[in-house]
Amino acid sequence: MKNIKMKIARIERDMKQEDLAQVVGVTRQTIGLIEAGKYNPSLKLCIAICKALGKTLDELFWEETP
Amino acid sequence: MKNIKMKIARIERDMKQEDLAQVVGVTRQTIGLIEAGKYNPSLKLCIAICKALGKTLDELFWEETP
DNA sequence: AGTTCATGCAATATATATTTTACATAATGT
DNA sequence: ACATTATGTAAAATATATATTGCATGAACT
Repeated sequence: MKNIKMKIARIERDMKQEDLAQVVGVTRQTIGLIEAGKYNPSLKLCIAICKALGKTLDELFWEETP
Repeated sequence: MKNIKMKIARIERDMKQEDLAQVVGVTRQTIGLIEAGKYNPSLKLCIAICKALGKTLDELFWEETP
């Protein structure tokens, strides 16, 4: 599923996909694919994204689907 | 780094590494390596582990290292 | 209309997570 | 002493995340 929360957090910080990619040390495509929900990033990358966007794992990557 | 929080959560539930592995659909070795901090699981696997142990991502995988 | 900017989206290549199999060890019970 | 149980660990094989390159598109601007 698409990660809309991550996209919103990025836009709140006025960052392009490419900006975020550069900060966390991956390519623009990787960020785009994660936001599009096309895969399944590593924990390390998730944490790097959270720190770059000033959020926690739960805030960006946790879904309350019982 | 070792994931001691995950190990504690597993033991609180009285599960062996193998039990947890079976619930989340990976091998015992994968669980052991994650607890040992020898790698870097995927987000999907982290979420499966959290749900199996009744915890959230922040509770098991977030480190407050400023 | 043309140009730049941000993003979407493929194909192939590379790095790495995960599996499989197997053996070692420490702890516990008989 | 022996067997069993839970875990650590390692090598090779496989699956998949990520990089790289390149092209397409829609929005905003001149």
